[in-house]
Parts: sequence; structure tokens; C-alpha cells
Amino acid sequence: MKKIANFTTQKWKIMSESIKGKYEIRTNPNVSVDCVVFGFDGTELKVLLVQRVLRDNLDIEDDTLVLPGDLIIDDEDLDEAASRILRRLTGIKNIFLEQVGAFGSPDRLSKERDREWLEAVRVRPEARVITIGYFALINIQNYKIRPAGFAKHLEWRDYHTVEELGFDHNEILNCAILKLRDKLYREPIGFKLLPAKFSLHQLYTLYNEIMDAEIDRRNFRRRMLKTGFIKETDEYQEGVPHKPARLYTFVQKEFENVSKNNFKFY
Amino acid sequence: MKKIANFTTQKWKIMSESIKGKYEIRTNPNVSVDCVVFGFDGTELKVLLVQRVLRDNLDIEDDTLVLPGDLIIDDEDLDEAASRILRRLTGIKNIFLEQVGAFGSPDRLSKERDREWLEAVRVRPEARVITIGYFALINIQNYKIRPAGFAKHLEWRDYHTVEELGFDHNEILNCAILKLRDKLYREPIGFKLLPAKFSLHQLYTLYNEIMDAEIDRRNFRRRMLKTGFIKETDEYQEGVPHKPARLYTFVQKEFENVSKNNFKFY
DNA sequence: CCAAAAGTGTTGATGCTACACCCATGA
DNA sequence: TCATGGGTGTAGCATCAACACTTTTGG
Repeated sequence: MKKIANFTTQKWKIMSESIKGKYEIRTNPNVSVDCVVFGFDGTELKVLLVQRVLRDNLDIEDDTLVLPGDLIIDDEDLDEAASRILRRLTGIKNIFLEQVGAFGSPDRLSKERDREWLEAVRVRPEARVITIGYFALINIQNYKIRPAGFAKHLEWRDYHTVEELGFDHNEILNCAILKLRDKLYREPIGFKLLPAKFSLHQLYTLYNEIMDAEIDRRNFRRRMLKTGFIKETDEYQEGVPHKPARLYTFVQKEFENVSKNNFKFY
Repeated sequence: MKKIANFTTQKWKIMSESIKGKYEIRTNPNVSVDCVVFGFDGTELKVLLVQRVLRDNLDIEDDTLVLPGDLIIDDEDLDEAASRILRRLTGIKNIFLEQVGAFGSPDRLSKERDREWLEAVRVRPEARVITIGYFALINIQNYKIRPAGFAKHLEWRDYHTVEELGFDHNEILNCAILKLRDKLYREPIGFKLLPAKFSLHQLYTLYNEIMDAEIDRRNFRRRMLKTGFIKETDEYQEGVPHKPARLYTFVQKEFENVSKNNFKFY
């Protein structure tokens, strides 16, 4: 643990610029939100991670990766908090966000590096914090991700190569992936990870990747089309070194018609 | 709104008896837990509700029903908090409890009667509180429910006759029932609502009641037995005015064998 | 002997799995 | 012409829904 005590004054100064100036300073010291943002690059499932940083003008080394997250503000809803935080740290807005659950182990902030960061950044670093996990799905190409706030670098990391994250964020990530698998199984949300127009092959690899299974390609195709809410377009892939595939699109309206009857995906 | 301000002094006195005396007084003002406890009496799905009370020696009328819940203590886990609170308010312990999610609408405590209660009871009545909902299933006959803490009366209420509860507890209840239906559909948890030995008819009515569906009795029976983890016993119903039914029991071990393969209930 | 629920089988329809071949394109 | 993935069809099996009658017990 390096010379942290010294930073306290400076910390307050920074606080008042970066936080106080922009919001009413009614952040709640005990409740935070963390977001697991999933993306898909056509082959691999990705997670958006933040390299947290103390402040640019503080020279503590900390390359720990964490989920984008922060304390909530006292008069905002949890969902709002999640949107706000994601927007501020990454520039992403108007996004599908859903709660995963609350994480409140009393020692979830007790790793040494985490304490160090909290001491340097939080107004009440010692406070018990429970966090609400959210998960989000985005089409990786539609967003220009730009770091802001305390996010120093942002990084799309292959889900399978994620190592130890700060705080209890591995646990949150794990719950999120379980939730994702569960939902993919019976709600039409896979499309959110793809461009508006996609080939069935893309959808197929996505399912295989996330479900960690090998589905029969032909049956998969048939099932998807049979649902009635994946409609063909007149467009085809371009620039591929093989027969270009027809592009399809997800039609929300059709889904709503169908989904009254009990519907299962796969 | 009746004469609340007057109570403040008295409130503190009561606090220090009823709370401070028993726990380290490190309750977190911003995070609470509320429990939806389901039971089944053979016909109806029941929910355990608490008639909150200010204090016996305060004469404000408040017959509002709420879910059993309270603020968490700073060094306990959320799951622990849920167990503790349930134990303290109702005497129930060692029970299946699972998180439903976090509820954090900024106006979730803003009904007038809720404010009144908070003012009278909480150390920091104005604090923003987010709550973590839990749901529990118990066999209604195995527990002697006894009110304690701030629970004045406890009541097993028919799920279908629940009216307006305090705070945002209707919303929590609603999420819990959705979760219950969802789980009943694909995990063997219905048994937790029944005695260790039960007739298939009991199980059948339970499913019908909770799912709000009319399942074919014969197919239901077949499906359940085919799972392999509902085993017959040598016992039969007694004292019924018709042919007594054989009693069955859920065998956890068999379930674990079976459930490796992808298993669906109904 | 009557009421009330327990218990048992079959059939037809549907859906799913498993599998093999031809097609279109770019290099 | 070759490599790559796109695209289609079918047969057998398993599962599920729909349905009716006999049995056992207590009163």
C-alpha cells in the first residue's frame, strides 16, 4: 500500500471538479451499480472492461480491470443509474439493460488493491457497498466506445480470456453469463448482439459460442425460420470469398404476435 | 398525518431497547431486505404478511400489511440478513431463500402512511433505501409462526386476495411469483411447499394453483413419475372419505443423477 | 350402493434429430 | 477447378396431448 494518506486533500479537490461540478453531489455511499456489457465480433463473445485509474495526476500504478460501474445518485432509479454510468464511462446510450441481481458480500471490497483505489477515489472509502449488477447486449459495431470519467482505457475482452478482475466483478460476470445463456434459450435477444441485418450463419455461430454447444446447423436454421419473426431481406453479404448469404432481420411485431402462444427457442 | 414529531424522543428510547440492545447497531440506513414467503395449504397458495406496528405504546393506527423485512446490518451478507430478519420477525429458520432482485425506485417509500411509519421507527427516516427481495418456500405445517420484532400480527394470506401492501411490496411480490412460476417449471422445488410425504394429487393441485393452468391429471402423474426422483413410499393417506392415495417423496439423490442430462419439468 | 377420488393405457399427431447432397461464389 | 460456406429434404423416432373406464374406500 503506497502513500495514500497524502492524497486526501487532493482527492477532495478532484472530487469537487469531476463529480460535484456535474451532478448534485448526492451519491449514495452504500449502493453502486456495475454493468456487464456483452458484445460479439462474429466469432467471440466479448465483455467490455474498464481499466480503472486513480486520477491522471496521481502516480499510483493500477492496471486492474473492472466492470464499468459507480455509486448511484440518491434520487435516480437503479436502471437510470446503470444507463448514466455506462454513458459516462463509455459513451454508450439507449441500450438494452437488465438487472442481474444484488451482490453484497461484506468482503467484496477487501482486496488490497481495491482498498487502495477506494481510499484514493471515494469520499467514504470505508463504507459498506452493495452493488446491483446489470447486463447489457450491444452490437459492437454500432458504438464508438470512448473512455471517460474514471475509465482510463476501455477494452473489449474475449469472454474466455478474462482473468482476475477488481472487486467481486468475476462473480458478477459469472452471474451475467448464466443469465445470458438462460435468456438466449427462450427469448429473442441474440439479435441485439448483431447488426440489424445478419446472416443465419452469424446467428448460428453466436448461439454456438454463447451456449458452448454444437447445434446442428440445418436444424438450427429451420427452427429459427419457423419462429416466424426472423424475416428474410433482399440483401446479401458482400465481399466474402464464398457464396454470399442472404441477410435476415428480426421483426419485433411478428414476435409479439407469436409469443402469446407458449414459445420456446431451442 | 398525526402528531409524529412528538415521538422522536420516545422513538430513540425504544430503538435503544429493541435494536441497539440486541445487535451491534450497525444497521445500514440505505439497504434493506424483504422476504416473500410462500406456503401452500393444500388448496391455495399463501403469502406470509406482517402487520407492521409502530410500537405497542404508540397509539397511531396502522394496519398496513407488508412483507417481512428490515434494514441490513453492515457486516452481514445479504443472504444472512434475509435469514436473520425472517427468523426475528417470524421464528422461521433454516429455510430455502433465494434472491429475487433489487428494488430501488426513488419513490418506493413515499406513500403517506409509509412515511409516517418510517418517521416513527427509523433512525434516519429520510434516507434513500433500496431493498433486496428474497423469496422462500416453506411447508406451512412444519413451522409455528410467531410474530416478533416489529411484527404485530402475522398472517398467511391467500395469494389471490392480497390487496395493497405498504411500500412497493406489491411489486416485489409480483416479481417473486413470476420467479416462482419460472422455477417451478424447470426445477424440482414444488416439494418444498409440501410435507415430506405427499400424494400426487397434492402436487397436482399445487401446480395447477401456482401455474394458473389446468394440466391433464393423468399426463401430469405420468410425467412426474417418469422423472425418476419422485419415489413411492409404503404409506397412504389416512382419514379421507375416499380411496386413500399413496404417498410419494422427493429423492434429492435421484434428482442429481438425472439432472445432468438436460431436464425439463413440464 | 353411492360419492369421490385413485389409478391405469392407448392412439394419433407433432416435433425433433440425424443425416447427405447440390449450389453459388471468389480466388 | 477448388475451397468455402450457403442452402434444401426426408425418414424414423420420441414425446406429448387427448381421452374413458375401472377400482377402492368411507359413509
